[in-house]
Amino acid sequence: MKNSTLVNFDEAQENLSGDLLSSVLLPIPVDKTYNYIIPNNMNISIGDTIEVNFANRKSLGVIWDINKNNGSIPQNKLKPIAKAFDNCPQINKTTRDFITWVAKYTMSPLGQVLKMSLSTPEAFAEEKPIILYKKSSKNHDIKLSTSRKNVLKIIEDNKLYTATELANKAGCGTAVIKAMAEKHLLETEETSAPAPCTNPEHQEIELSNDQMQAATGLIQQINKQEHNVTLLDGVTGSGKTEVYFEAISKVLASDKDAQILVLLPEIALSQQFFDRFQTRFNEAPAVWHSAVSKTKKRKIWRGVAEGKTRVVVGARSALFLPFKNLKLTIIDEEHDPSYKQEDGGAIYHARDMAIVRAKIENAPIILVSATPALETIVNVRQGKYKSVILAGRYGGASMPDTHMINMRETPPPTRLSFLSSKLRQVLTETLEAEEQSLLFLNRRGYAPLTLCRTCGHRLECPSCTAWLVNHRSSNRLQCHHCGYGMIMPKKCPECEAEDSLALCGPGVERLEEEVQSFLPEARTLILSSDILTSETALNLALQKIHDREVDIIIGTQLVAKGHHFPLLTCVGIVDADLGLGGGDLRATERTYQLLHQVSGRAGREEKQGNVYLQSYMHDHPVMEALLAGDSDEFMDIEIEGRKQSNMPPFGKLAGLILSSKNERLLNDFCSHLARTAPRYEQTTILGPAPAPMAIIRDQHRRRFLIKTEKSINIQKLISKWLSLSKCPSQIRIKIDIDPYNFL
DNA sequence: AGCACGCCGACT
DNA sequence: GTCGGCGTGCTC
Repeated sequence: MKNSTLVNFDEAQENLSGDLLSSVLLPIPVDKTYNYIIPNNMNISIGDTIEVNFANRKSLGVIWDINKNNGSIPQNKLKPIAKAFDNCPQINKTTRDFITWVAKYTMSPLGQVLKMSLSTPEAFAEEKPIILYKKSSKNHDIKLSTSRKNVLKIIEDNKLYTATELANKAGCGTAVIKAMAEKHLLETEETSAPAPCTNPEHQEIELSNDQMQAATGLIQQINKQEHNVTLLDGVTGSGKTEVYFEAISKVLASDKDAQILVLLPEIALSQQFFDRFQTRFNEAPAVWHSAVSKTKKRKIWRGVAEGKTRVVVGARSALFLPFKNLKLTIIDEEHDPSYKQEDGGAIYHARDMAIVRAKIENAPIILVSATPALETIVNVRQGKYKSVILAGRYGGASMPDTHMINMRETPPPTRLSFLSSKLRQVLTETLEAEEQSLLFLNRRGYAPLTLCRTCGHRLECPSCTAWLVNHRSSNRLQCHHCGYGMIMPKKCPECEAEDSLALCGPGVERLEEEVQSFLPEARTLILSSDILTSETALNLALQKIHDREVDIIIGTQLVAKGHHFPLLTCVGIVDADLGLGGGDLRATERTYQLLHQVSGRAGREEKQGNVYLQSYMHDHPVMEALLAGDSDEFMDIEIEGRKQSNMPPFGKLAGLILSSKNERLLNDFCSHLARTAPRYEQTTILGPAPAPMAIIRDQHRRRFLIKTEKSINIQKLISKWLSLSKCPSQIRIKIDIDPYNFL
């Protein structure tokens, strides 16, 4: 049954004493494999997922290699493989190669990366026992428990049985048992995923000429039947999704075994997207993200490994699924910074790793964005990526007009207001015209800073280097980094002065208050992650907006991500300069992308949209680019700047973050590292500097920045450097290749 | 990752 | 005198 990478060497025949050894990789943060004896009667191939006893407990593992026992490990330490799974899908060669590559590149232990692929151990569990469901009083099914008393009375027994066991007992097929279970409100567990019958021809949506042309461009690339990278570049509202649906459709239709992966930023995994997919293909895609239930993950994982699941739409972790035959990858919103993050211990950029995976699979990949990342633009200009441009907006909508409100000339009416009279005026006019407005401010809560007017004390988090954010709705001060919170105090905790605490600066809650002060009749709604804590709450809010029950939306960056607001005609960006400070390498680029995305919310249907930027830096290149609706010149400047300073993508960059509760030890070790830092001409090592958040959860943090020429193997350089000294166990070192946040 | 082993503070 | 805190180290 197994497609055999099996040990076919002659030794296998002679080796009846069981001293063929398998190198087993375990999903633990360790950079080596462990050797296990292959029992004589066990048919094992490289890539098989097996169970072993490891440190007195069971663990999943993957056969990474098979060799002859050369006696290097004492015989008394060796244990046999405990179990091979029947019909268990393999971690195939390309997935294994990918895991190895990612581990090497990110400098993470191999087992740690494997863990991301084996993220759902449930996939290997035995067939689940049948669980009884009982009608509750509210007339819907509730799960009672798997406890014995709730189990099948049909067989007059008190034991939990799998469908197979029951079938054997009753002398019938499992189908009969499952049907009985169904009838008696019992749940059965499918052993493998059903093959989804995604239909590429289900409902071909009529595309505009522009869309058709773009789709043709993508399909040309796919037809080359080899690895290539294509950027689908189109403004917000141009219908990019429908265009890449064409590409998906094409691949599904031309290859019945092809699998497709669509990556979205976690936040964009909305019902809206699945509805569109459903409409187009008459079938929901397999959805993969952190909140998906274990049962569903199990089905998807197995379906993906067996090649039965054809389309997966997921967050970054979906990239590590064991695809059997990945023929096309799509990265939507490829510029989104949330693709670069830490999960399962490894720090990686999902877009970049997806490109690597596509290369290993020898398959095409499509990057989609209205505001492509600088790196992507450089790759297009250098001819490494092809680009397909989708020009106009869909359905006759035009781009919004963008206006600058120079805050130096027209400051807000009072010191406690944050909206200029111009912005107040357009909000009023929009309300009178019965149209919707959006105020964008990327700051949660009521006020980002609370300070004492008497002694000047600032209320900071006790465990982090961060201000406590005032939340008016809950009358609390909250740390947005560690979750620490306290009731808003009456007097200053430092000097005990009464009524002396001043709230400084605006958050979305404070903006709402200001809007209500001059437009009391306006119906406002805050779109912010700490108010809309669940998917349901978010959908409810979006529905209200859609149903015209809201006049003015006040939102954080939650609003920038792909939601349709068809009635919106006016967007006010309250603090366009926020994010430009700090000197972060990507700060300007990211500000441009974010503001452009937010602007794109305006005027999506027939109505002309208007965007107002409140800024104290009206002549900043970012503002000029936004005003002109053209990023080329701004990107030219940014790219030139990166080139001059040898920053990515023209040079390489890595971050080293050291953290410890013991500050003195940390400082000493950092000084030591600085002294032993390699001194090459093509390499600059900066640091140690306090990391962006110098203290998080009582952990002190320091950071080094390593900058090299492109030709240097930066991973090798770092491991050589670190191998020179033993890191005290109280200090943790994290390596961040291609860091996004620093300074 | 988990889990056992090992060395210093408050207790039946 | 012990119970138990979690820092350290190992798992084929």
